[in-house]
Amino acid sequence: MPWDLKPDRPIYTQLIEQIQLNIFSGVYPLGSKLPSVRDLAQEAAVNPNTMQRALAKLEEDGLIITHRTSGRSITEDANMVKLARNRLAKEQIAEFLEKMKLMGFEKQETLTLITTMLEEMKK
Amino acid sequence: MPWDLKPDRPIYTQLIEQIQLNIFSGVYPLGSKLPSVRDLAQEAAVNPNTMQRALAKLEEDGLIITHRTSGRSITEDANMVKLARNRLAKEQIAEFLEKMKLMGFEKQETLTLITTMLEEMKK
DNA sequence: ACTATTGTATTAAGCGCTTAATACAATAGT
DNA sequence: ACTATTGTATTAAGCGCTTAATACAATAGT
Repeated sequence: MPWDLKPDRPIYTQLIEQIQLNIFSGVYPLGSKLPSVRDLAQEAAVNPNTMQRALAKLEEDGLIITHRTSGRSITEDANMVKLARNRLAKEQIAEFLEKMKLMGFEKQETLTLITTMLEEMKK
Repeated sequence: MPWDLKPDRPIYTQLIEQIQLNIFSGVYPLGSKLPSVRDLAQEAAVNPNTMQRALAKLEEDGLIITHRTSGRSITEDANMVKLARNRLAKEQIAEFLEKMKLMGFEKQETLTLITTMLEEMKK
């Protein structure tokens, strides 16, 4: 798989995003075994610790499971994946609404704005 | 006016937000004169350069006008304020949609999610 | 039993961004 | 004309976060 890493954001967050996508989209099938941190790191041309950091976050989110000395695998729980995806989305949304609030936009106004904005983009 | 500065985010961004709010809400009336950078800085218990940085951004956004040696004032153009407010909102929205896309959420799905989320919060 | 392969903990270097110190430039106001 | 007051430019210190180096711990696999 192609690792697309840009220098404008932390590497580890980009790794998280890309692995997440691969899990959500089924590129990494449920229950499948992941390459070792070192192998993944080499593949992505990245320090093993950096890859480790990304994997740790994914484990925390319940997307992957660590088997101490025999590597990691994707969770087998399809529902877990669905929930995690949903939770991550809600976190982003909450953070976004918070920012808008700081700027003086209440929830309702924000929703209207985003709706009309998407409407405009369709044209 | 009370300056509420927390150590978890850059000071200058917080200054920007708070001054913006004051302009949007009319606490700083259109065309009114602002205290000098130094005075504002002292009021907010902040280094003058930090306040300067915030004011520079607000000027760039067209919200305030600098008169070189006689201080600054709020723009007199009510429409400018309205447009700026709108533009800032759109920037936030675009950034948010971009993040969601990186996480594998298309615009339509994002909109649905945010709508149902707000619906739930009403209860 | 041994060795190669797992993941992990600790620590330090690097880097970019924010903040602050300082000096400068221009002019309003007297 | 002078001086206090404006904004501004430059530069360096500080700080937090990311990344990397290194050593360690556990065990699967032979």
